[in-house]
Amino acid sequence: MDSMYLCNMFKYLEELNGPQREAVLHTDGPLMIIAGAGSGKTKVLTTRITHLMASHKVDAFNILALTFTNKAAAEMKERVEKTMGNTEARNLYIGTFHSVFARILRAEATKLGYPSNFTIYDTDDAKSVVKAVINELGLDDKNYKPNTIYNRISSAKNNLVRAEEYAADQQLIQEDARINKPMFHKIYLNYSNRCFKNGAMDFDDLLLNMHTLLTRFPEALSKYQRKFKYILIDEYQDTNPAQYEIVKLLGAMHENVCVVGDDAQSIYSFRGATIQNILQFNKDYDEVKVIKLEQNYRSTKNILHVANQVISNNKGQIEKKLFTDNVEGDKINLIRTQTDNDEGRMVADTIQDLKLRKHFFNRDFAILYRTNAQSRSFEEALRRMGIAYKIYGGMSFYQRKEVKDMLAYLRVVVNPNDEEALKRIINYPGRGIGKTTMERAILAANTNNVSMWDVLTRASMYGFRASTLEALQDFVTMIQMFQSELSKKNAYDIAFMVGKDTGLVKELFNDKSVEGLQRYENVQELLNSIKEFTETPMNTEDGEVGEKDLGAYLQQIALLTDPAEQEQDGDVVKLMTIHASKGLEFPVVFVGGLEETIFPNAMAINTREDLEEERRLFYVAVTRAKKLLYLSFANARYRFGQLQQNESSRFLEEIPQEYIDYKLAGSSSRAQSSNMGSAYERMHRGFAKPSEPKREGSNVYSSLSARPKTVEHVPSENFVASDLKALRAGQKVEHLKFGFGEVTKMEGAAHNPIATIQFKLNGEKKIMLNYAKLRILDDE
DNA sequence: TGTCTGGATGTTTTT
DNA sequence: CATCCAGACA
Repeated sequence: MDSMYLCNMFKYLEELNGPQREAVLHTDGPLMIIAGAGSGKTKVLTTRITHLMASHKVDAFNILALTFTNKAAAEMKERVEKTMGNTEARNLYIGTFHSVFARILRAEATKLGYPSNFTIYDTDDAKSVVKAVINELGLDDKNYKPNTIYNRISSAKNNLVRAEEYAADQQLIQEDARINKPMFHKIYLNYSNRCFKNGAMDFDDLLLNMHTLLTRFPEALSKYQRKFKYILIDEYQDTNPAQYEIVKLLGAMHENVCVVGDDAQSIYSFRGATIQNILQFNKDYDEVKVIKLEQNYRSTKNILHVANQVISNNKGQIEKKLFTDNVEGDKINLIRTQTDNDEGRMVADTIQDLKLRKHFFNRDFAILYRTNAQSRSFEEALRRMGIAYKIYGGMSFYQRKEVKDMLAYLRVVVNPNDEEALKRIINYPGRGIGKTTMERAILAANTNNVSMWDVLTRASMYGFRASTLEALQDFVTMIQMFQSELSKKNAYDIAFMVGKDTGLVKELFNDKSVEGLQRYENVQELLNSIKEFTETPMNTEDGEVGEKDLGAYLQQIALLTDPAEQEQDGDVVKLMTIHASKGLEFPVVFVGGLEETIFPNAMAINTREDLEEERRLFYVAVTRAKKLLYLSFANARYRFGQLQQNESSRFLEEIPQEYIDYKLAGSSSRAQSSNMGSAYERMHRGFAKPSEPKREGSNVYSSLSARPKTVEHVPSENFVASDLKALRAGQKVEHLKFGFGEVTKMEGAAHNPIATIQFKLNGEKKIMLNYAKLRILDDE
């Protein structure tokens, strides 16, 4: 069949350009698609899936499509369903790596010694286990910071280095000894054992255990190799070595592996992703077809030029030239404000203005930022102006205390060995089982090498005093009663019963405060989502999925951040991190906080690799915009409760001036940064400009730990803020909060002067005179 | 055992 | 500025 004939036969092919169509029609054999931003890669993927089913009669059950985010998976599924026009698409294996593997592992867990109802630990649970292990080993958690340790464990797992292997590797042990963490391997081992004993897998285990399954059980390998005749992988540049190996194993039989990626959008190296995977793909299979999608259909010429220009500062990219036939469009707008609050207000004003003058709707706008914490000022401004918005990410629904509490009960019912969940609810609502009892139970569990639940069920053997024993037995009886209902009732009925019988719902109901009401509503919403789960039919195959029991529910939501986003979001402005925005597009995009230490982030400017990833992140942000792009930054913002000032982001300087409209920024916006030198030069100077005391001490932590305590000051009765225009070094002043001091230095631009003041009681502070209230003391 | 509180401590990004 | 936790007290 030649492509002309196919065109007539399959209408969907007509909508594709040359390379896109080629990618769809190359059905068999390894295929790598290098897809620039906005080049229609989702369209290619979904059309490819449709084509496989419609033209090649491939069964949906034999197609595996892996994505990185739930959002991307949902979108792909929806689009295939739409083009197919039937329900076949439901049988596709489309999902994130983690969710697809969780689904498979649920069917295969017993092979690996896990219960099929294994719990999935989120990052909080995992860190809590790490912490417990560190304490039990009697190690100092100042040196062994749970966060750092967890990250290192995670990174080991992402590189397929298992705990036993780690502990046996002398080089790694020596490396740890050098950085004064000689016991790391022991923590890793204990952590892994503890999770296993609890019948729990953390996020990384879902990959690691999938790999174990495929390598240790040949029949499992061959089963899934045969099953997945066609494999498609989105965002291939973001795969880590574990994912890479698994894909290689799964695809080895049919070699119908199609990967789509863009090295310029690789932004997940902190999660172990390595760009090597995309560069290596050619070598893994004999005849790899490589197709480049270089035409951008999303953005205006101006936006695309800016993106191309900035990303060209990165070294070592895959050669490609992204172009567009779209209109030239408006210039990029630069917004500059005094503070983060002003930034929020200015963005909200601009949105309002565009709605009125250019007839945009709320849903046309996205506000993107580097860190979740930045959402606050935008949120406040939008709320004040009565503009509907929705924040994606941040504190997720399932992370809220009341939701976690409720889920912890359900987790214990399904898997009583889940110690993290057990600890959470054993005394909530209060039933007289205190810290001491809990510690003793855990100790007993550890010394006897049984689970905490085992100890509780045989509490009388462990010498608790009578009243405690009674409380424990009541608790155990209650949980067992729930468990006995598992086989008789559906997930919702059990959840409802748990909420009622434990007194948890009642406790929340009785709290009439605003937050209490919200908490109550959240639990109700959780119950609703369980109800919806039980009532939605699901495809069944091999008895592998399709269960609607509580265990299935828990495993499914463990990988979700929000309950099913059914309402199609409505007409709202969307707020999210740049990471979360990947793969999405919006008519008007605002990117906030373009300041040094925020974007690029202070954590990511010490190596070229880190900085280049920040730049790719900026590239991702810019290329989300279709029509209008606004970049904003504030001279100062509140961080850790103090007003901190920042220079504008170096990325702004990498944009050619002719693409920028400065009318909202003021003409001086580049003046203060013009003497900074190029990014390249600054990189070779190590970024630390001697004239910038805020970067003293070379890292964030040293300046944090050096933060002085504020000694409260009671202002003088006659305190009147002076006019500070004439303030000069040497003068003595009184500050409302910091007390008396002497000005040692004046700096900053004329419209934004900054005084360094040595306070008698509070040490040296930098004070922005535009905001501070100071009384100049008369010369004595 | 439960509750209160002051002091320390922390902000990257996500499954 | 929030949140968390250890230690004080009821």
